[in-house]
Amino acid sequence: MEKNTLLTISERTGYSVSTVSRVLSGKAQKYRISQAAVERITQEANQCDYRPNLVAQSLRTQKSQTIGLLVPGIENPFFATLSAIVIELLGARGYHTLVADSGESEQEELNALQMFQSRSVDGIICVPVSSSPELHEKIGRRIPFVLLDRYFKETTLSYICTDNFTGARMATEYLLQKGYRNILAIQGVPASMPSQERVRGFLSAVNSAGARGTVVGDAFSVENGFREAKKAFSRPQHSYDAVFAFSSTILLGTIQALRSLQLKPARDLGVISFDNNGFLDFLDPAITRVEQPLREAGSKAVETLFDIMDARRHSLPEPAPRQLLIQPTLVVRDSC
Amino acid sequence: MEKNTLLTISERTGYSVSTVSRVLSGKAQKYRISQAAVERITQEANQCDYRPNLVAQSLRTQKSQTIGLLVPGIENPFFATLSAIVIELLGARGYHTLVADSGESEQEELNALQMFQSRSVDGIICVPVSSSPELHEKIGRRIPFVLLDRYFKETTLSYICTDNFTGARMATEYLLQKGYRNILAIQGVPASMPSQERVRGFLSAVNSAGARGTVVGDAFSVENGFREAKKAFSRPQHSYDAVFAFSSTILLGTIQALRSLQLKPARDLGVISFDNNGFLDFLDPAITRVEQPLREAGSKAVETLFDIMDARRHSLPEPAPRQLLIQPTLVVRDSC
DNA sequence: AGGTTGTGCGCAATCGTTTGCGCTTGTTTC
DNA sequence: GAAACAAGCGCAAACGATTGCGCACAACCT
Repeated sequence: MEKNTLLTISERTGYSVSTVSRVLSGKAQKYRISQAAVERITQEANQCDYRPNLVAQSLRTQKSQTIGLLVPGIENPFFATLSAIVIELLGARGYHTLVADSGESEQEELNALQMFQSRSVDGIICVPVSSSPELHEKIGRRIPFVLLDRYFKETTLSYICTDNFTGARMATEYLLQKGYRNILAIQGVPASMPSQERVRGFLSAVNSAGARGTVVGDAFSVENGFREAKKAFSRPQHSYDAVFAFSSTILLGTIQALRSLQLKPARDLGVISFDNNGFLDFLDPAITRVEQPLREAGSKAVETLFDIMDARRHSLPEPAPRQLLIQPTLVVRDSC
Repeated sequence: MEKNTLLTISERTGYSVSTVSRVLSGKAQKYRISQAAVERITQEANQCDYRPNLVAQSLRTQKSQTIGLLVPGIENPFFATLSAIVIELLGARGYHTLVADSGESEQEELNALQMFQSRSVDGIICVPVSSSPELHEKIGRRIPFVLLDRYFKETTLSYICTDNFTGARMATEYLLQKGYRNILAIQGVPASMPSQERVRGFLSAVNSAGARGTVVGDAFSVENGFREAKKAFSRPQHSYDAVFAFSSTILLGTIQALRSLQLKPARDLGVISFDNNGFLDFLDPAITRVEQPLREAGSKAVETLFDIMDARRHSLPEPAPRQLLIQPTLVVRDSC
């Protein structure tokens, strides 16, 4: 009920608010506060269980011990996992995470980033959905900013992403090497960099092998996977001999569709996926896929962000933007 | 570079900070601000793209448009999914989410809850780890508070949880009915209400059927599932004919262990799981399980929280605590 | 003319911290 | 005995918003 602020402690101890503040924020040394004062004040603070008001602290210091995390769809297991990893890593460094969801909308992304600003977050980790980095770079000038999972072609911002081109190429080449010649790729959000790069990698491999490749789909969702697979494999005269699902959600939808058509991976056609859900090993057959090292990406992103934050804190020269394409790995199982 | 605050707008328009504030927070009517003033001020605000400083706003109003979400382990897919759902639902209501992770530690839980307080969150959704509700109730008096997934036996707080007792009973009875007589249950964190209730339900069913039931394990993790299953089924003289995994993480570990021992669900023993990961349908065999309606729980929790918030906002009498045990459903597949 | 009512706006306190600067004392130095 | 310095602490101005109260003026009524 009764409030505990610097003021009340100040009144109860007879010391000024300034002194109380300095003692309780551990600056007693620096300001040469007497031992007596330190003791009296800490005692009182302990007794009344004083906790600084973080809002007031943020207002005054323009810091908040909080990082803003912006993803385009937290309901997607991929981003849920990625978020979980980032939240965990930030927590380990004593930072809290404010999570926002842009829902693949540029407008929402704008809102969220502005919200982050006006809350004085100390840094931002963002899976961008916009087509141009201007806004991000502008904000990045004031607030340490790292792009994750998606990036911009030309930008001064740091980013940590999977090398989706190479990954898709690897997957496709593996299919080709296994003898599949007419591959259906089901992609995610076409405007997103990962999908585009995967399409590029896919087509590049298919073309240089003189095979046939088709790209369909428009979302990183189970439904999209189901719909597109169903549509493609329902047509009697289709001639696909393999499917490349661009995410594990798409894969699940695809498998559902195949089942409903009595088709089985490996037996009736080749199936390969892009993504890193451990449970792919538990499917029957286990799914061959290109795995993204999600934890590594999250961890590098957090690390990069803190490097920038540290540099700014000590007004050192900004480290050169770290622009990383993490190599995914082909995990061979039994689906093709 | 140039700041935009009420003060700067005030200077540029010639109106006082008060007037600018009232116009920009939509209270022009209420305070009878002239049309001229409203126009001049909104124009200036638009032009300089003014955004209120949410930190200052929070400090003044004690509101933050933010809900604190506390879970005991965001890296666990169950909580990752639950968090994602809650974050999404809160977002839809215009609220942001501050996520904290207690890591199953009471101390961390305490910290997080205090942090929430001192940040003036407008409400808290919490998966508790403490054994007693005192702290939670105390905070609940100041801040709308809802428990999710775990609850306390005697509490005045609202909670939304799965009926774990009934769920476990259902699962076990199904196994018994299928003829299994010696069941190994691998549980999660033993101190947690869900695990305890599931153990109760399990033993209750086993005992009243005169069958044998054993409980082992101590974490909601893949590793725990692997370790316990491996240990149990490695012993040549073991006589278990079925496994009940208390979560899908535990299940995955169990399956790994079984595989390593050349054992297969359904063929060699019965397997049943507690949890709601859609991908259980994609395993071979598909896993029979008790499903918790996660989205429903999240949604009810959010709804309940907002009911409390609304009541307090209008200083209506607090609604009676809503204490809900959601019924899980048995989803029969092919693993037993 | 004097009183009432209404309109449009500003003053200043408040939320709880942080921090630059400077004011007292007391001690040392030459 | 004056100057110089250190030790220990407080004043007051920020940070940027909100809001109760009241002031000034015009319009209206009797």
